[in-house]
Amino acid sequence: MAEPKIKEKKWKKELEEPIYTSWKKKEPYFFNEKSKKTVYSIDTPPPYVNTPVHIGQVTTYVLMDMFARYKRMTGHEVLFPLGLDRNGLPIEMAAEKEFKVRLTEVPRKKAIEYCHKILEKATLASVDSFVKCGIGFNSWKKGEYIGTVYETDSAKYRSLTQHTFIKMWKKGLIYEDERVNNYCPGCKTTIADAEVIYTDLPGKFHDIKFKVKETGENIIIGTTRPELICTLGMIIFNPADERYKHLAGKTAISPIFEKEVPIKAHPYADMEKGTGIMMMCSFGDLTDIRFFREENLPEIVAIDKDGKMNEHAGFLKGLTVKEARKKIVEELEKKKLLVKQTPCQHRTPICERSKDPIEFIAMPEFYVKQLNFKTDMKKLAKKLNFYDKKSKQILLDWMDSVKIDWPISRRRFYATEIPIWHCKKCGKVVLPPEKPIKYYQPWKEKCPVKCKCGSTDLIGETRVFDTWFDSSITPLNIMNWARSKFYDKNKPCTLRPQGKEIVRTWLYYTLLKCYQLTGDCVFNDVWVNYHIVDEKGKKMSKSQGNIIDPKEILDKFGAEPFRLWSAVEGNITKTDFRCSFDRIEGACKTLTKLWNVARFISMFPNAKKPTKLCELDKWIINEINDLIKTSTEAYEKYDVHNPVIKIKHFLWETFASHYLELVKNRAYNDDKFSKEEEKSAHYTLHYALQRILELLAPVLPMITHKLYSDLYGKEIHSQEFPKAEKKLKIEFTTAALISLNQAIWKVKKDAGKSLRDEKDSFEINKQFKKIEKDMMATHNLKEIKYN
RNA sequence: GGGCUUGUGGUCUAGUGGCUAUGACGUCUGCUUCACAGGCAGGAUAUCAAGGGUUCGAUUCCCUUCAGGCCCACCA
Repeated sequence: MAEPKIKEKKWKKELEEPIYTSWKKKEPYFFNEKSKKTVYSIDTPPPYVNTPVHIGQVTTYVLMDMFARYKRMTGHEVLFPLGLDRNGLPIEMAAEKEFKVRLTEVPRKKAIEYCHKILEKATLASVDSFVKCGIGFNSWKKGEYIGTVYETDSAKYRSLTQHTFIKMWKKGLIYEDERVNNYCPGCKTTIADAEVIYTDLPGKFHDIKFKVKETGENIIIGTTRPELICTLGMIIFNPADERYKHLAGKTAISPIFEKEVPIKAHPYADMEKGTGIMMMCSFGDLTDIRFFREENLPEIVAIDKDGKMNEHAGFLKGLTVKEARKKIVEELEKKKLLVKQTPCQHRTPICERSKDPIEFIAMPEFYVKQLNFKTDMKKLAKKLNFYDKKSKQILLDWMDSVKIDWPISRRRFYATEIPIWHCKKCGKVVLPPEKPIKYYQPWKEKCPVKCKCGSTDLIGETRVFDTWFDSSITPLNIMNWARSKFYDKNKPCTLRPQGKEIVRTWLYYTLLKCYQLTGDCVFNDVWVNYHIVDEKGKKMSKSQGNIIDPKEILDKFGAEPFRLWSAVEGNITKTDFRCSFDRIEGACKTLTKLWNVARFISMFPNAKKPTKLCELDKWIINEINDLIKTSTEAYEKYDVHNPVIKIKHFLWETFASHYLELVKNRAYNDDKFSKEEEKSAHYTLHYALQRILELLAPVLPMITHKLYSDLYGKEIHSQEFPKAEKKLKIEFTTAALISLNQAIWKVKKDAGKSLRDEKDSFEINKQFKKIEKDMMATHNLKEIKYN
């Protein structure tokens, strides 16, 4: 009997290491800019480096790798770079925690040094997980070429961000304005709406006495923000509210501050809430801002940018918002102006990053115009192909809810500097030249040009950009926009893969900014993924402590079972899926099955195609071609789930259980079959195996690489993805064959016999006449009768 | 408050206006030295969330309710 060429009985995770280390070293997927092939580009999300990637993120990169590998096999030059996001607040916060400093209280140079120290340690952990997962990024090294690793805080990346700012400024898309905006006292910076989240915080509802000047009567007004009484602008009640109708046009006097303000009927007041009559102050929230603008009331800003009350707050001056609230409540109590306090849950806007309650403070900031781009943006959204289609709605909904322009300046340190200087003499803004594309640090550098007024007495800008202003140009960066002709030749970027939670930030801002810069849609396809949740279906989060580290899975099972699991488990563009160690372990079984099928086939020579194929062999070839067809259609739609399920099912239920069982005797051939028949078996076995491996190569790059190179001496990842061939004519159907085998097995089983035991005769349908010899040998039948 | 979405054997899932509702894990019985015990064969387990409607026929379409998830807005 022939010896199998493959010796080991199963695929082991130890076999992965030499494969991924050689990929890391040799970079076989390096992007060839000179290639004649069509470029397929993937704008991979640069992971944030200060925390190691968790299993959910890794899963999405693994899926992206499958798309990239499929596209490579279908003749594309695939741009699949690794980026690392290293800008912004999380790094600063990590530095503050680690070194126990407030970066706002140390010199800027020092603050940046602290951040660099954090970054030194940060980068490697995540990259290592990517390598071990067999992800075929173009490169693992930083460099000048297209496809090399990029970092968002490098001079190269930052200079491009600054270049986009200069261009947009010149197009009149950016302006500076002092207006009330979300301000985070913790981060000490203005933030965009997209960075605001809401949470329920315990608060108190205070019922406070106000006096009506004309009548001398008291009115009771409820508020959660008594410290803002000093900014009172107006008292309002609902026009339909009979209780207060007589007050319209009268004047209210605020407690303590004794300020006189008009009382008006206004639909904004809700009769059901509180006492039905409310005070309008500047600014408790964004609706207050709108109200003051609409009513043309003078805004009084009582909270300063350090989160403390200012001179407008009188005796509260210098206190923080919290302290001021406490103090004024005490004061109101003393003066018997506080009727009662009721505890309540107050839904409070907080900063997404520092979790501090947002205040509304007017500061001069830079804005990118977005309100007048709404129509254009909706058109872009329509042009994009979304996978899954429903994801488009997330983007459209967000576009609808955009109400103010995009504030892009931040008062922080570890981010891209806004490349401008201010002229001391004429007060105008001075920009550096558009070209060359260069990285500027105005807070410590001299301006390279003079002001138009001739002055060289310029002050460098100290503010920096919102990180989304950086990350919204990743597709331009990876495609070398503005630096070479590559972008124009190969635009747009083919695919943007990303999580659904950043549709309103990363996707939206990228589309907006790239449209403003290039006048076009920057992507063809958008693939939006849901999340990996823990075993109980709960979202993974640091605070819950249920984060699964990919290392744990890689150490336990290796990458291939994990990769197979991530394809088999579900369609992540439609639903979350649960991370279960049992299921990942279950995927190992399929690898063993594949391995052993290959091991079995490796006993036989890879024969040339015979002139005449046996009927049974024609059948399995047809089955495989069906599989090729359906797999290709699905892979084209970024669907790896359905094809892998089908391939797995085919491998197990059709190929191994039925075809291999039936062909076995002919392949061994101890003289019952002709040489020609034997060759047909050998040829078909290898044909089938090669196609199965090729179909699985995008999903399982390492096991398929190993088997393919060991058996056929070729690199599977540079093979062409199989194309479906014309169907061969056969006389029986798959379903009939499977039920026939099952029937024979059942008869033997019911008779208490082994499946290999001899059986005298069996009556079968005549469609199977042509596979008679295979049937008799497999089932050990002495005779077949046909009906 | 507005919108979206989900509910299928013990668990997790596929799917469809019409044959006996898919598969996996688990479970039970038997087999198995010749690719694979991480294997093979065969069982059992589901009022397809509840109620109503459209229909000859609904798990699928519509409405209501219940339970979960997500997003947005917002509460003086």
